[in-house]
Amino acid sequence: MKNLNKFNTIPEPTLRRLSYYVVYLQKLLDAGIETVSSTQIANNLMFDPTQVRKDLQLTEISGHPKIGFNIKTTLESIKSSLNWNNIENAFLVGVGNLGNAVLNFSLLKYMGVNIVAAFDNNPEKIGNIVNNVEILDIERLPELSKLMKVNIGIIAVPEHAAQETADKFVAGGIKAIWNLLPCRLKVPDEIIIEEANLMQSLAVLTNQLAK
Amino acid sequence: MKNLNKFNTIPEPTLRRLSYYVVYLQKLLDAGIETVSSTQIANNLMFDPTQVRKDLQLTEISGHPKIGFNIKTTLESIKSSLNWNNIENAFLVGVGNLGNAVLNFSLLKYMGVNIVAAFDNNPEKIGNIVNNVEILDIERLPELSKLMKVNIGIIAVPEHAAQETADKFVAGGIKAIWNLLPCRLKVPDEIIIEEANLMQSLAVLTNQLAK
DNA sequence: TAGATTGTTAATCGATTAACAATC
DNA sequence: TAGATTGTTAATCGATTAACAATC
Repeated sequence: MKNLNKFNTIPEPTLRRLSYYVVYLQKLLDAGIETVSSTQIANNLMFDPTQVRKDLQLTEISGHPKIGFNIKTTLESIKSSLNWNNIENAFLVGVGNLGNAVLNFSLLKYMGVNIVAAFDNNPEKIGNIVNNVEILDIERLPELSKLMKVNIGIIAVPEHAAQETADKFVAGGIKAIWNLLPCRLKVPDEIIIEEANLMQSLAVLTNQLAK
Repeated sequence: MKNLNKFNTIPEPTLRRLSYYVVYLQKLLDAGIETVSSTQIANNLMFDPTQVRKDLQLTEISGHPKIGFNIKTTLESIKSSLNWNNIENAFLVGVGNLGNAVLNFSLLKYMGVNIVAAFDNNPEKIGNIVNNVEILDIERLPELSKLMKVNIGIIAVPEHAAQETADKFVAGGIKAIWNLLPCRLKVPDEIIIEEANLMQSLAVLTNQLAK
């Protein structure tokens, strides 16, 4: 009777792998395939088969001995664990190269993330539309936070403005911040912070290169 | 007599934190400050002080009881562990939004990563110069790999071309690949792969939002 | 049935945290 | 000296891997 709860905590490394499973399973499903074994998934994505089974169990799906996992239900189960079946609205601040990359990131929709507005302080950018998202004056962020139900704030501004942007998001009632810059943000405990920055990742690479 | 070796393995989570320490310590150094305690570092970056000391010890620096760590030597020690004191040449393939974001990522130089050429297959982009880096025809990658000593290959192409780009890098003798796309690459064991993609990170965020 | 595959439990490995000794 | 800080060791926590039982 342990962990039968839907809101079961899934370890971060598992969540990251699950996102790859989704991409792969969707490909198989589109090809009309109905079942897949943990070994097939593991071989294709270069993970360990036991690990794949452990990961899938955490999403509360079960397979069938000798047959494998039903792709359709497994996909549903993973997407539900990742919360990709619910649509979450997002604001993006900073429409430079990074911001544009996010606005054009085609998997966003598939992950249930819907950018409802982008903000910038550059008058030349304001009013433009990128991938169906209108770029608004950053001044309007507080006002619009009140009007729209937005849970995710994406920070893609120049680094010196990151904390300030986070503060605006918090004041606007956002629940989670996706910080794409190589700095740490100070926010209240209840705010979810997820960091995705190039520096961290590249540091791992440069270190390995020294060996 | 354990781990006195310079090429001591540093855990990945530590490497990621070390990159933040570098940014913070550099800021203090620029402000003319000479020493800092593990607690100060921890408070500023929201890490645990014990963890900071453990991390610093892995870079083989020591502090002084009651005084703290000398900022200059600590910085040198961390940068040396991250291999940021050596310049590593890199090729970047794919000059879309993501590629442009990397080309304009100002910390790159500070991390010792020197992009010597960027490649694209779009004739309109070829010949352009972005942040002092010339964009070359992707056809020239094999030839130039032979001529230049390049250890890092950065993949920022559309996803369907990622594996193909990786193959070209491997054929060209690259040692490490920095893959910015949400897909897994098949490469020989000796090639270092570091993944930095938006999907993985966002998956962690969307999952937490469901709680 | 035999064999392939899942599912479970235990062992291992690795990172974080806690407690406290050493140092200046 | 007393007290602040580092440094070390042990305990804890968490994730991965291995072994093998259960199942169809």
